[in-house]
Amino acid sequence: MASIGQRNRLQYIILGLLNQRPQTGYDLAKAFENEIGEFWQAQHSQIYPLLRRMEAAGEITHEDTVAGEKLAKKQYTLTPSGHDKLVAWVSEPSPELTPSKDEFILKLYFIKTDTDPRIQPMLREQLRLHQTQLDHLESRRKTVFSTDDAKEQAYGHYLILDHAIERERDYVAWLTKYLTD
Amino acid sequence: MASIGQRNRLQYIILGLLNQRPQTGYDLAKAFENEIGEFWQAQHSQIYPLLRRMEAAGEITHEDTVAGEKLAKKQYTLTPSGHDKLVAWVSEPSPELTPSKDEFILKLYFIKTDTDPRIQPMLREQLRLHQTQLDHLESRRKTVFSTDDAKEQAYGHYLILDHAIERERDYVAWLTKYLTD
DNA sequence: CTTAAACATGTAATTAATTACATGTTTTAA
DNA sequence: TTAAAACATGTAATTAATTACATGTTTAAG
Repeated sequence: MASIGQRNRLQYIILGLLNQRPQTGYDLAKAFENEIGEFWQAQHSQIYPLLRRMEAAGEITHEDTVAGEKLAKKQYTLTPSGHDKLVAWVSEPSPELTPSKDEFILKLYFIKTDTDPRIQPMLREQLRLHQTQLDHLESRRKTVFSTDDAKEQAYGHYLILDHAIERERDYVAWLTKYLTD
Repeated sequence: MASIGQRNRLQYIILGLLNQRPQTGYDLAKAFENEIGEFWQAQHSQIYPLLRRMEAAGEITHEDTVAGEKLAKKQYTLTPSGHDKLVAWVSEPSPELTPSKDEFILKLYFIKTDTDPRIQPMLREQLRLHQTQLDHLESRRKTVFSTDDAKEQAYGHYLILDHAIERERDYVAWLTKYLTD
């Protein structure tokens, strides 16, 4: 048990999020709908069992609280051991060259000729999709990082948003390159 | 069984590959080490069982051949039903906005201040990694698509390589933006 | 007031994917 | 000629991840 070999990166992300502030499983799940979601995904059904295992391993602890009359909440915090583990993860090299997946590009791949009538509508559909996402990300940057101060206060958040924006921008540019109208 | 709901995109990629030419499971696994590997990954241990299931479902068939004295090979080909399924997949919309993962970006995210001494070495390490990958992809494009003819003969292959190159180029540019030396 | 959305926590079932185990043949280079 | 690399096919064990099931509370809007 606890052997090396299986990566389980989610646990490190949870450690990182809890290092920012104590949070509930629900809060953590929410984080994956916002900026983190651009670079990692997880559902609450994956998070709750993992929190249990991490607590059993002594990396986090929780405190039971009650919101309102009787809504039970578990606020999780890092233990010193969990904090050590987080620091070790950030410091270790990341030589993986993230294996990424893209179903749309593969569909294009299986279209043999550049005159196939399906190509242009497909490109347009993807352009709409990525343009929408880009607009959404840019407007979020405008509201969240309106001041230089905000940028300094949450540098990691700024970086991750900037990277997501660049990624979408570049995807849009690539699609546009092959659009003929 | 065979319900909708679970995506299983690998089967479509296999259909697409077999549509290009009849191939063995080994050949298919190899394809994921080359251009396809930039956008999808699969090991032979995932491929062989899936080929079985797809054959049972009537989407592909195989022919036993022998290489040399006694090396058994199974050449798989599409059935008409499998071909229909491939065409339907390519034609259906791809509104998923591919959930992607990036461990390195997340590590940066958990570093709070822009003066943290770990940031610059981390950026340099990633730059080296992505620059190497970019060089590799560009040299492959140079050798495989030296003529316009080659480009027309395998347009899908060209597209997928071009997209991979752009992606790496942009990643390198983004990393460089935050490097201070 | 009432109802829908958001808050909050879990488990069950299933599928996707990786790593390891297992075996044998053919080709190529030293 | 011999050893390593590539060819070729599978299964087993485990982990990661998604979808669905299941229940209850609090808040905000109409």
